[in-house]
Amino acid sequence: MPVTLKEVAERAGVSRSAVSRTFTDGASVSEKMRSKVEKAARELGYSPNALASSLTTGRTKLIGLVSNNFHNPIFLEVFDLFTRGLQDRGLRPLLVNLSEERDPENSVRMLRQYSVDGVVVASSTLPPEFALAFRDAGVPVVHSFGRASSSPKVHVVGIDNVETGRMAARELVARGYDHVAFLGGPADATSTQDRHKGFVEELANHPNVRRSESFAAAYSHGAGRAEMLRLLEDGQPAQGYFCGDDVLSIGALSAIRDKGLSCPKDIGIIGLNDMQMAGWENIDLTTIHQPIRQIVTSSIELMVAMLDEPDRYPEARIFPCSVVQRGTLPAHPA
Amino acid sequence: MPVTLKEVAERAGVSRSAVSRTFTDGASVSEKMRSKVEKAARELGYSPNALASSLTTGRTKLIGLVSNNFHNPIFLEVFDLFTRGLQDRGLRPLLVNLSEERDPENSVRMLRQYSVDGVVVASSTLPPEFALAFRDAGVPVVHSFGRASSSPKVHVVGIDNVETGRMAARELVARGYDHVAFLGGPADATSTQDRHKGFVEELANHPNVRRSESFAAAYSHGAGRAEMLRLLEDGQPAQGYFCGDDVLSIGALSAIRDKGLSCPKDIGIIGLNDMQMAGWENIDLTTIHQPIRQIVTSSIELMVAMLDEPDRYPEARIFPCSVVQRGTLPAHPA
DNA sequence: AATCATTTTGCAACCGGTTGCAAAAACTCA
DNA sequence: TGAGTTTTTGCAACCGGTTGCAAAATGATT
Repeated sequence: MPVTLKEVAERAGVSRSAVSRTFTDGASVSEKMRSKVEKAARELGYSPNALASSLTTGRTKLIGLVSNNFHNPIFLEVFDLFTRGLQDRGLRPLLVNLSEERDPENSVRMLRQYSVDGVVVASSTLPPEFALAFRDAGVPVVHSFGRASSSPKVHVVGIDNVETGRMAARELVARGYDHVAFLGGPADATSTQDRHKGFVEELANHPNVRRSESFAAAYSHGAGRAEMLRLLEDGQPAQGYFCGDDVLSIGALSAIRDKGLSCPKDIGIIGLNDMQMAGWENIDLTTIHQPIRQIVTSSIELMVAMLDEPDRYPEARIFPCSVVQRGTLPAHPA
Repeated sequence: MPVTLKEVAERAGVSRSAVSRTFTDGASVSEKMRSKVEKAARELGYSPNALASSLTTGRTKLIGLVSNNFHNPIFLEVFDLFTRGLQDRGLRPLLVNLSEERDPENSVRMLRQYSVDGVVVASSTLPPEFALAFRDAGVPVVHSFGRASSSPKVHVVGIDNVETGRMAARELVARGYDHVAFLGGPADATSTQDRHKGFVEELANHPNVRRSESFAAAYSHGAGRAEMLRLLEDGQPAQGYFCGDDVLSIGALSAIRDKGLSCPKDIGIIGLNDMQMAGWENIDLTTIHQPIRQIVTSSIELMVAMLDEPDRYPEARIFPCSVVQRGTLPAHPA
């Protein structure tokens, strides 16, 4: 049904190549020819078929956007930034939801069938094998929010999760607590493991501070609440908690208040992400800010660069985080 | 770089058609042939190029997923459901972010360039022109969360927003309030207009109940909070508010509490959507449940049906809503 | 074993574009 | 004006598949 190049050529009385050239920039067409073709195209309502041209050019301008975080509000912001950023560069995000997928094979096959020019894996919980599988399939890949590494196997853009663990620990210790805890996300996510590692490392400098840890089933409100309830009912809760992320923190907060305790008076909490909601006045969560916008922008830039230079040497781009002081930890002692 | 059909054909010592047929179901291939081809394909790691075949078949299995709601957490759930549902049917969502787009033309052109088989417009705030523009371009379209109508011009799946306005009004009146208000979303969104209309209609049955209304700049926490603050500072707030949606409600709630007032004691609130967060214990919002899951499922079914029957007569699928009693309105008087 | 019906296979054209190459057209400059 | 250079144009092959059609192979029937 849609108008084809051939019809435009006939109408304009020129060759098909001429039409093709007017629509590919950088091609040599005279002004006369161009206006003749454009006129015919306009009259017919022609627009070139991107998929057909991809056959010969080898470029689809499709980018696979792969994630499994469809329950954490922060990812809505991530999707917003990615889709806008990609669109602005003439790229089209093909969204892949890996929520309950354990095996990269299917998604790799599917994205290859659609000849995507590249893949962005946007997740802090997908195992690194996914990004690797794309790389091995010869598809340029960037792992956003992936694990920081000093010898990355694929391009990674994100934060140093170990460092955030240390930061959180320092922040809690500075409050004078003598029992602090890590309430992590899923234990098998690299982000959880790294944050925990940093937390433990930093506390090694404070042998007189007691430490405990536990892990929620998911980065979700329900999981955070459930885990905190369990901790409170078991008795002996810590004085300050570093929660896996903000959603988890908010769940934990709700558990604390439900048990008649006060935050930060009885128990202090520090989260991670600094999602919009953390700043809402009725939540007011002290948290570690993760520079989402910068991470996404940088990921896109990296992806664009890779399109021209597929064998680019892998790099890790790590962005600093910072503590945002709000109401769920006592005032910082100057 | 990827393996092509031709290479498989050569390796298997058969014609290209034979290979093509083994990978298109419904085609006639002998068992012997099939296994020979499959063996060669496996050895070479071949998988067919979906885009190339789309050229002749006229089907890409790409579905444009168009939205402008990238700030309302409920849409994360919507995206989750859509992507999973489409994937399960072998369709691929091409995401389009229309956040600050006023003109359908660009997106129509872009999606036609990619020969999408259909378009789902998922938004309650995009003007109907967008869906119409796709229809006029000859692309099957479903408008999810669009305006209910008794004579729909395109397929619409959603709720009857006028009815939700009535429901909310009834709910407030039942609390015995003698001054109730509508705190809507953006005044130019059809959803806002319809909810307002129903609200007014229902109150016409209660001439002794005073009514007022105002509109927030967006369906967002900040806008809801700002508008409620303004109302409180102007004095003369109503006793019960129907807020445009849950995020707006939560913003309003935070304003109320900041001003030292109590909800529901001083002011009652009813929202709309029943997003996950509304049920969080520290929010506990009384709201009208919108059956998101059913709407998305039905939208996908409709889209799939349209792929086989593009000229299907347009229909409106309307799902009922129901009030979820929680803590931001006084107990319902039986 | 010969005839006919049915299934399987390959040929070649096509889907909607792009592009290397050589011919044609348009400039330069003497 | 004509030779030489540069730009513009069209031809035809190709990208990776699909498909109508007829020939080849297989199977059924007598």
